[in-house]
Amino acid sequence: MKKTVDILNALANQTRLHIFLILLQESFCVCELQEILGIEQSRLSHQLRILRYSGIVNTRQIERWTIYSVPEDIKKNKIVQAIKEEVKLKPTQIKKLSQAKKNRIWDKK
Amino acid sequence: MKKTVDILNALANQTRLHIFLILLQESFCVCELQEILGIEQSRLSHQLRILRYSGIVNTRQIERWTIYSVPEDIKKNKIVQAIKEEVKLKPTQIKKLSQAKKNRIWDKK
DNA sequence: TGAATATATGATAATTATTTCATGTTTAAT
DNA sequence: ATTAAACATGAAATAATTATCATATATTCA
Repeated sequence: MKKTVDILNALANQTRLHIFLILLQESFCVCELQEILGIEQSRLSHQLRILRYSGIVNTRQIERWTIYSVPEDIKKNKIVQAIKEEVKLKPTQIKKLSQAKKNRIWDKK
Repeated sequence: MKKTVDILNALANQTRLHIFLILLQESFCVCELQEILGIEQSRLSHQLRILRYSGIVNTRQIERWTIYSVPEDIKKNKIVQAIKEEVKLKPTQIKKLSQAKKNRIWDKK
């Protein structure tokens, strides 16, 4: 139960749920997320830390970029899948994602 | 998304998740829940109010007892079903439920 | 080298949640 | 008519979360 409460807790916040739904689609670095979400860097960073500590996202480093992703086992989690089905990103958001992905430079390094 | 955050929020608390899992099995009045959970009446009542306001449980009155239940549409909700599958009540808890149900008097009224 | 970019974090302030305590209401039992 | 049972609620106290601000580090670029 504790583990479930932790997952629910991590996602029981509009900002974090939004971030998580984005990362469920695709991995992003912090500055891309900042661009997509339009929120302050420090605030984003704090929220990412909460997501990371809860174990539902992880990070890898590519030079100066920190890439946030959702691990495979979390993607397979039933609660996560149900949430994904229940709440979809808006088309305008999806567009922002592909835009950010297009402008991406860290994957060419 | 707001609605999903509300559901997640309601369940992102050990006490409330516990209450909810119990009510998913069976409807109970407050004094039965008190017996099952072993927590203080006022605390229980406050938490029940949060669950009720979030819309994932409802109540009906039978004389002096307030019966809390999970509405059918919530039971069918995918997130709720996933949570139910993911976290099961312990056998000792289940026993308490059937004990409480056995001692019940409000359904004979 | 000095400025800029990407990110993290500590501290404080602001906000929200949770528990506890006291008390109120309604109905039922003695 | 009291008393007890079942429940709710307001207020105060405490705890936890979230946002904001300032600053730090590491890397890259000019």
